Amino acid sequence: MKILIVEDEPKTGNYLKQGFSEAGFVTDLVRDGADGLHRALTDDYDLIVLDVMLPGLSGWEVLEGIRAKGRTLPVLFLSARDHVDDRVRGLEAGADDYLVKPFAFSELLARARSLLRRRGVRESERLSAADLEVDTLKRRVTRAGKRIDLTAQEFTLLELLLRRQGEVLPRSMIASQVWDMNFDSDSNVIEVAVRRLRAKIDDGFEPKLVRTVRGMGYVLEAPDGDGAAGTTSAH
Amino acid sequence: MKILIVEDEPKTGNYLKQGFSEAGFVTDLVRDGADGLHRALTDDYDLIVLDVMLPGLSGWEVLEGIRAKGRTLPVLFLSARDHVDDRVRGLEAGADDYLVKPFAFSELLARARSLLRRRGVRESERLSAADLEVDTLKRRVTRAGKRIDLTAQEFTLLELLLRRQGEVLPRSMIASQVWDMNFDSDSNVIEVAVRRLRAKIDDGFEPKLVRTVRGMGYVLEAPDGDGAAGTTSAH
DNA sequence: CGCAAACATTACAAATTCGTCATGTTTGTG
DNA sequence: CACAAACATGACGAATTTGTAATGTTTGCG
Repeated sequence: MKILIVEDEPKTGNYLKQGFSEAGFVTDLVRDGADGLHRALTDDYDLIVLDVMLPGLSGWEVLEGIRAKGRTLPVLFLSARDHVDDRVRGLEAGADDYLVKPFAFSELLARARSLLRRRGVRESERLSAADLEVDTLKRRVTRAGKRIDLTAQEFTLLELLLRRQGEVLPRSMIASQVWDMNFDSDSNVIEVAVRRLRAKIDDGFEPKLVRTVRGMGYVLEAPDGDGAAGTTSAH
Repeated sequence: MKILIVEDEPKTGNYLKQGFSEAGFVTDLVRDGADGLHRALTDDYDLIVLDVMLPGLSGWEVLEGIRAKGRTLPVLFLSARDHVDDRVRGLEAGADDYLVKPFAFSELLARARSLLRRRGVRESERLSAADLEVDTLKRRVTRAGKRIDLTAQEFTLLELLLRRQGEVLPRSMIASQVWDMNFDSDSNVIEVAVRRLRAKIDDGFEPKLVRTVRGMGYVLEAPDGDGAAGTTSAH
């Protein structure tokens, strides 16, 4: 998740860089157009945040250079001016979005995320409980550092339990989320599915994470005692 | 994707309601605490946006009422005051986030989305090209209104093509995205996968969406001519 | 046109997935 | 403690999925 920021004003540049860094992105900051164009063509970025007013090459020229090479990566234009002409010119030149200064950083972040999402560049999200770790984007699961392969169904169930960790999930709820059906009680699909999940993520490990609450449903929880459990972090 | 807004000041309330509506959420707006608590317990919301200062029951009391019933749905507090005490009290009472007025709506929207995401309540996203429609959350595909079932592999491939529609995707890129491997050229897995996808989404339909670009790769595109193609919209 | 490379298509089979069923174990209540 | 409900477990098998390979078709170039 890498972003190139092209902004000559140091104050603004650092503000943007810090903001994106805090939001979990890797950023590079360059101060002039020529440099920006070069980096855009050389390195592999997921998004470029490009100021219009730049020394040397203007933002438009940088954009043209990028598009001329057939690169389709999303470009978000920043402009101090509020002329409709600028906006139109920017979008016609191939920018994907356009933001007028001044703006709230959260606004920029939201638009950046929107552009990334549109291209399917999802931020990977990490769910965990005790020593179980799940990367929801890569669909990769590890327990105690050991890689575990789950089927689609098992993954769906685990993700559900993990997102609601500490909550007891009734069968009816699990059924509707994992099977998209309305609880067919005279079947033990859920028990079997839970069994299969346990076989992979709990059998042979301690502590056991999937707990049965008789008459209620199932919970995933890391036992109390030791500190940090179940944090979620963008990455 | 349903949000309950509890806000007594009509101006602010309508502003919030409109903002969330435009962002694709279904909203209910109520003007006092008692009403808010009742709706929160009766209806099935994904999120509650709750003002602290309310006639009748205060925001805290509403929150306590919700938690007392064991409901865990995310609550986002809004407060005109900037006292640290308020923030702490809100979070201790079980609020999931806290925002001080005045704020940019985009900031609120970002936080709301973050809370929803944390609970796995994803917004369904709709990708389309011509009369092909894909709901990425429900993994549901239709062409000309007819439901189509895809396998995991087929869906991954289609989603990739759709997110980059109009772009020619080289085999190496498809391989890395769909198989997580580095292009094993002496295999025709990709051709076969494309064949299988075409069989389901193109065979028997017009126009053909998946086009081969000899020596380059594959593109998904709706032919020119008729207007709106390939829009993406949150839902 | 003829030929080779690139791609399409079909068939086959190994592997996986997942629901059902049959049977074993646990748990709480009277 | 006995008994029934709730849950766990293991085995079976139908259906699906997906890579490989064998064969057919298209395309562009000389």
